[in-house]
Amino acid sequence: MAELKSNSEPPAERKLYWADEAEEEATSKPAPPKLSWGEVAASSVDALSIRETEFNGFLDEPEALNIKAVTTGDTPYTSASTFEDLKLTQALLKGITDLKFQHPSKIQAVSLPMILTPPYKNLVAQAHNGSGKTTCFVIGMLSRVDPNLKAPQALCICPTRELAIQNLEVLRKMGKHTGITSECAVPMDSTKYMSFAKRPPVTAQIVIGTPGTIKKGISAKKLSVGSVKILVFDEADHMLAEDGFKDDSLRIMKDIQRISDHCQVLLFSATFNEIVKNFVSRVVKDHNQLFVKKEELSLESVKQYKVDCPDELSKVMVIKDRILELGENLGQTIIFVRTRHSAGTLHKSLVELGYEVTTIQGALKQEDRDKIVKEFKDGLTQVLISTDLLARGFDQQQVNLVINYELPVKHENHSEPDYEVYLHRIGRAGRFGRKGAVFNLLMGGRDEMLMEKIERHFNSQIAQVASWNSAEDFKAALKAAGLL
DNA sequence: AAAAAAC
Repeated sequence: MAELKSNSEPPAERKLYWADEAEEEATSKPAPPKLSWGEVAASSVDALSIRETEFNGFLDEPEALNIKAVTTGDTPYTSASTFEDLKLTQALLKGITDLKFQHPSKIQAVSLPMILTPPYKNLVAQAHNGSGKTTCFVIGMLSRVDPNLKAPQALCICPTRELAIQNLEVLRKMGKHTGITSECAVPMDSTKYMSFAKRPPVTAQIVIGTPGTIKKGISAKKLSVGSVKILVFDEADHMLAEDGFKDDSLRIMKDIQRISDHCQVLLFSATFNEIVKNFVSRVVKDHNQLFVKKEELSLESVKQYKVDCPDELSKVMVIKDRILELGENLGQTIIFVRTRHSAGTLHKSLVELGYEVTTIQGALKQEDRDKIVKEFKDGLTQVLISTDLLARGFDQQQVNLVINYELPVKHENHSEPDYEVYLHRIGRAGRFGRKGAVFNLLMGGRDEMLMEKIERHFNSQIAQVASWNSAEDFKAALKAAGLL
């Protein structure tokens, strides 16, 4: 199992956005009413006992609007307006206050009662990027574990090792006072490699990892899942997608369900396309659900732009002269590329032009990946080139700028955009309601067509930067995004 | 070579 270094404290300027709202509310108006949405819907229970209701609790939070809740069964749930409402242990509450979380975000207020109330129903939860989904399942896992039982009781599966490590760091900080043990199950770096057969059995109460390593642990009988009562899939749509980790995920789910009589399954993601949604309802029985319309998924606080570039060189020049030149003091930047190869060539071009950039992609050695992520998270590097390795879940609050050097496309058909990946990429900026900007660099008619499809899909206008080589145009764009 | 995970 991988070792984990504890992260440095978040910088002082960090401010959680719902906390801001809470302060404002305290001075300007009374606390929001507790919504009992399960009950609201009770009047319209149909034959199947499916309840459906629109949620508009904290109207000030743009990200919070229009999460649609559908519950099955007759358990009423009451949205939590404070963390105290959730009857968490004192130790866990302390961890939450330590992290300066004052007020649950929308998705937390709504999902946590569903997760924590018997009979612990399965949950499929969609919420906007950067709205605090990790906290939902972290609190869920920490609350449901029996501290006296020294065996794995909660499992969380993530699509990349970077995300697993990041989630474990959040869990350890939040669970600092609980005494609950946790471990990361991800591929180890070459220097420390040890086969599962030689390793001692996992005793940690919470295990967070990637599908391959978790699967190996189970089949090598070093990770016993008999006591697992909560199973979380982060980025769940990808974990259950045909071209994602569907087979591994189903395998793990079945292994657990075979020997653990009731295991609560939680699926979290910002995106669930119709195909995955249909599949999910077949494999996760009798679940409550929270959904957002795709048209309402783009973050208001992140301004999106498109830039027509005549050729490859001009794309590099836009990054160098127009964006990085201006953006240097605006926080950190992630540049997304489609392939490992273009990551390499772009890296080379920018370095030759005298820019300090680092690059991450899956072909690098584990230890190099760890180093590059650490340097970026510590703020030692400003600009990071990445494949879609970091498209999902990567949480670095100082990222204000995302550049799509190449647009994400479907593997089977390069004329079709990958809408989900697009949304996840741009969600790396604007964490917790912060301001941010995205520049989509387009080259040629195919890119323009892809961009149009993306605009139509999310029903969002993407502003055009008039000229790729006008410093004024870019300055105006950043100003309009609130970054200058 | 799409990227990711993993042997």
